[in-house]
Amino acid sequence: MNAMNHDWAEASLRPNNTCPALLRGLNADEMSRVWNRFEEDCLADGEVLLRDRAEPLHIGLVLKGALREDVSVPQGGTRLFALTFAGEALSPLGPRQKGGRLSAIGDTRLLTCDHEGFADLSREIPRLQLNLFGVVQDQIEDAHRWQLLLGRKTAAERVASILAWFHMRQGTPEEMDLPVTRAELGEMSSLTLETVSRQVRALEKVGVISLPKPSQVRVLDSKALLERSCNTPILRAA
Amino acid sequence: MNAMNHDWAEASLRPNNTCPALLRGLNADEMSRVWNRFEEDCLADGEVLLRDRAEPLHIGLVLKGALREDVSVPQGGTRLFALTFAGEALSPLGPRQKGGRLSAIGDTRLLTCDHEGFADLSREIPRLQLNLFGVVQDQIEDAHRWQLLLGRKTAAERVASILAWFHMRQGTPEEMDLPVTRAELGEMSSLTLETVSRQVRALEKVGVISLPKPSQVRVLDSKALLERSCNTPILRAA
DNA sequence: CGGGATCTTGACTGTCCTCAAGTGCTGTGG
DNA sequence: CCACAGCACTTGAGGACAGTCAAGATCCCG
Repeated sequence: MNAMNHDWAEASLRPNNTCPALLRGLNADEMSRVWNRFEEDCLADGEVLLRDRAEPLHIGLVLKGALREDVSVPQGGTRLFALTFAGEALSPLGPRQKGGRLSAIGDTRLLTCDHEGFADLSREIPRLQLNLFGVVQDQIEDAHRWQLLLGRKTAAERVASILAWFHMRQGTPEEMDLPVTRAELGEMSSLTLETVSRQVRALEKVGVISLPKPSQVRVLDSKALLERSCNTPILRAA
Repeated sequence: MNAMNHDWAEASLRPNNTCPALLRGLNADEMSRVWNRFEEDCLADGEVLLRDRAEPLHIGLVLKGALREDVSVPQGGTRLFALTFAGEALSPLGPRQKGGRLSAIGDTRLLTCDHEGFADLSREIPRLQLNLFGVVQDQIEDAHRWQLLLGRKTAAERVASILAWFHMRQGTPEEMDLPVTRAELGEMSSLTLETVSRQVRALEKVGVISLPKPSQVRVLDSKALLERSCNTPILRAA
């Protein structure tokens, strides 16, 4: 029971997920076993999370704040690849080759567990094995969502999609913090920073969002935002 | 030992993979256990493979031929999503929502196993569990490769990439069969069929490939093909 | 040989990138 | 308190690349 009033109760208040998917359906006893096995990391803004390259499977749950993952591109240099918000799990199976770097955005707290620890735990709690598959499956689904976004959406739809997605994943607050620059939004959506800026302002002009500050977004009409994020209705018959 | 001279010995002759990744490192005894548990399906050209929607984890190994996966898009209708060539494994964790349809290209033979069967097997052969993670990890890596292709490559690079990729996965034969139309190549790469056609012809004009028939590609200079498939050397400083 | 599907090629258009010149925030030092 | 430097953001003009539409060539199969 001790586990229940621990820190991630904060995360459980978030509307976007009552409980991290990895721990779904666990009873109090199982939860406290988990609690004993996982260890808690606290990171300041910008601090880098060290993940052992050799370790194939490393579990991480973000309790507070957010993590950014930068991957190195073939030509050298890195680009922003993905964000993990509070309540979400780090991808347990990262890209094997290209080294990803995880760093905190704002003060961030997370639970981590290494491969062996998780293997031990899942022997005691078979449900964990199932939940892990769910997490991986979600990750694959996300990857496909990005493929759809990158391949078949216009600039306006990409920006609306990302804003809507971030908004939902942060628990649809009145006003959300945009934790990345226009340039980084561009890296994720494969647009230039100028195009991102133009599209964000366009959403503001039609009254879907307002921008108290460039990095703070107030979603005025989330329904319209979602509509603008979907694909162009007609694709050629191919 | 019976397993060793069975059908997939054919697949093991292919240069691209000596043994399906899922069965890597298994000894003869383990292999025959696998052999008894998996069942073999034979599909004629165009025939559809039925996969139980409710079944979350379904293992499939393509021995001969190829499978195409079509997913339904939000607006209705389907588009070609991915190909699985001989020697490769079907993605064990498919997209949950959008129903994918698997159909054969040419005469195709594959081994399948349901969830329980695989769970039983992996209790007897712990190595299978590890191999399964490798397969899923490869799948995620592929998804990221597609994201790179869709987001950051020009039309010329996309077409060269896909040709090079198919060529490698088919075992780099002198002459390869392009099992899909220009329109379907376009669906995968998010280009129009006209653009695909133009880029394929451009590769022919500069002597990287030749086209005995539109659906047969002879790779004359695979090094040049690879060079043309990589990203533009310079991306803006962001 | 004919008909339909697939592929090729051309001309034009639109979206997004590029380059360039701004504006607005934020923190720092006089 | 203000000046200013640095950074992120905005806005505009022009151009390149791929999409669209249209016409024709080629392949494939009965």
